[in-house]
Amino acid sequence: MRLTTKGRYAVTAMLDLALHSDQGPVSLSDISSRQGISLSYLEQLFSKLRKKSLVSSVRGPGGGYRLSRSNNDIFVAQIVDAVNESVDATGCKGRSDCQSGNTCLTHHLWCDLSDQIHDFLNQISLDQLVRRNDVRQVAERQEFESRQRCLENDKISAAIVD
Amino acid sequence: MRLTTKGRYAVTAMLDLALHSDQGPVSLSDISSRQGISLSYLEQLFSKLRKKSLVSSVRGPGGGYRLSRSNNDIFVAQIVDAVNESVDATGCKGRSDCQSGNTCLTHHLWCDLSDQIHDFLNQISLDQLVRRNDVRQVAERQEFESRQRCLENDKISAAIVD
DNA sequence: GTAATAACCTACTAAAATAGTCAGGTAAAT
DNA sequence: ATTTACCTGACTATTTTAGTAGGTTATTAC
Repeated sequence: MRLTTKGRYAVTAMLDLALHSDQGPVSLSDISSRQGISLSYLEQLFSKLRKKSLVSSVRGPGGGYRLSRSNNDIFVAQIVDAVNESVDATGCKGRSDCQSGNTCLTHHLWCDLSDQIHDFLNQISLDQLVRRNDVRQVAERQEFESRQRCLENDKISAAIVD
Repeated sequence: MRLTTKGRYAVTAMLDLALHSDQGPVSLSDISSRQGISLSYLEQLFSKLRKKSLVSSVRGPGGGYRLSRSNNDIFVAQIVDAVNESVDATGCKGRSDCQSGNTCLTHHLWCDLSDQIHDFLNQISLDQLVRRNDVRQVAERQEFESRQRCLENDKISAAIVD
C-alpha cells in the first residue's frame, strides 16, 4: 500500500486547479506558491496526470493546466492511481503469489482492504471537495497569503527601481 | 500512510499463532518456516508485539510465543498499529501542520480516509480470520508442506548417519 | 551441571522508494 | 523575437524497508 506525499500532492494540486478553474488555465508556478509544492515536482506529477487525461495543458504566456473533465467527473481514486501505481494493499499486486508462488495466509484480507480504500476514494469527486467547508476555509487563507506575497513583491520591485 | 510487509508480516505471523494456539507456545522458527518470513525479522516484530502486550513469551526449549488475549479480542488494527506507528494517511500525523504550520488543502480528506481504514481493520478479529474459508485452505496447504519438509529433513539426517 | 533450545537485544547494511533538483529542451502567444 | 510556461530526462540526498550478524539470558532435558 502506497499513499505518500506523491498522491497527496497530486490531489491537493488538482483541487487547487478545481478551485481556480473559473480563471482560465492555472500555471504550475501559481499552484507551487499557493500549495508549497516544488515546481519541478509538480511538473513530474502533471506529466502523469496529463497522460491519464485528467488535465489538459495550454502553452505559452497565460497558459497552464485545466481539468479535462467536469469537476464532478474526477474522483480522488483516479488522481491517486494516476501518480502512484495503485492503492493496492497486497504485497503481490493482486497476483496471489505472495508466498513464493502461492497465496499467503492474509492475502484475501489485504484484497478486501484495497477494495475498501478504493471504494471510499472513488466516491469522492473534486466537486464534493470544493464544496466542503474545511476546504473553502483553507482556500480563503491561501488567497489572502497569495495577495500578501504580491504586495511584498511589488515593494521589492519598487525598491529595486529606486 | 504506511502499510508494507512489516504490517502484513505481523498480521500473518499473529494469524499463524492463532491457528496453532492449541499446541502450546509456538516458536518463531516454526512461524518462519511455515510463513516464509526471516527469523531475525520476526524477532524484531515480536519484540514490538510483546511491548504492546499482544503476545507473551515462554523461554527455553519448548518455548515460544502465545497470544496474551483471546482470539476474538485481538484486532488487525491493533497488530498493524503495534509494528507500524499508525495507519495514518495524513502527512502531518494528524497535527494539522501539513503546509508549513498550517492545515493543507486536503488535510481533512486524509483524516477521513485514515478513520475509514482504521474502522475497517479494527473490526476484524483474529478469530474471524481463523474461521474464514480462504484462510483455512492456505493453512492446510502450509501444514502439508511443513510435513513434507519434515520428511525431507529425516531423509537427509538418515543419509548423514550412513 | 552441562548441553541444547529459544527468547531477547543491539548494531549494522543493502536495496528501494521518496522527494526532490538541475539543465536543458519545445511550443505558443504577445 | 522574446517571453512564458510546458516538457523531458538524468541525477541525487534522505529515509524507510527488509533483512543480517552476533551476541546474551533463561529454561529444560539429559
